[in-house]
Amino acid sequence: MKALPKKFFDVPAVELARKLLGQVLIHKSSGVVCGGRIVETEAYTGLGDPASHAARGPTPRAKIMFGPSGVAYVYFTYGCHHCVNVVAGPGAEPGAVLIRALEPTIGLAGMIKRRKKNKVEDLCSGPGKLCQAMGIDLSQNGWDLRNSDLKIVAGAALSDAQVASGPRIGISKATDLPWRFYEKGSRFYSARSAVHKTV
DNA sequence: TCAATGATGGGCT
DNA sequence: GCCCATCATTGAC
Repeated sequence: MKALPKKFFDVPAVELARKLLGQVLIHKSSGVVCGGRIVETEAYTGLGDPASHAARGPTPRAKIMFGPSGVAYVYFTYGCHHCVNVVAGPGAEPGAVLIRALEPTIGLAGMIKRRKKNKVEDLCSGPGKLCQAMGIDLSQNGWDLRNSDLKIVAGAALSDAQVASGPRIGISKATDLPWRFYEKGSRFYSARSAVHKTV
């Protein structure tokens, strides 16, 4: 399993969102490893994107999006869910990519235990679900995704023919931007409604 | 099968 | 005090 080069992450969020499809997210906690192929992402940029946490400038929470690319940005929402993002570049340009869904490939038993669900399709098919399945919470915020226990390694890159895009989900601003990217034909998408809208 | 709804807590104005 | 980049459960068809 090969680590990705720094320059892989040091690109604008929209470009990184597409490139992350097919790469593998891995988390090791207390000796147990789990992870999966990234099959769905969303791009969030900076000041020009009202749906982005960075839209109002580098607040205490969002300032990590203004820092170096290739680190994790984890936040807590709706009172009970965590979401993982990958900070994008280039340089200090604000931006991040939300990881919306994984195809579980490593450590399924541990994820089933944490999620209390038996179906593989229910383990990581949503940003909150995959964090719960992989044991990701605020303590992973700011970790280096190239060299820590939470990392992204090289998988098989997808060809353009395998990638589709559409509007982002679950937001109320800038819903017209086609900044959601996903693998065509995957069984592991997040929202049901999303599948209907974008086919 | 699908729409409606409650749980629940931190960040920001 | 209000807003949320969510999920599981409920109850109607």
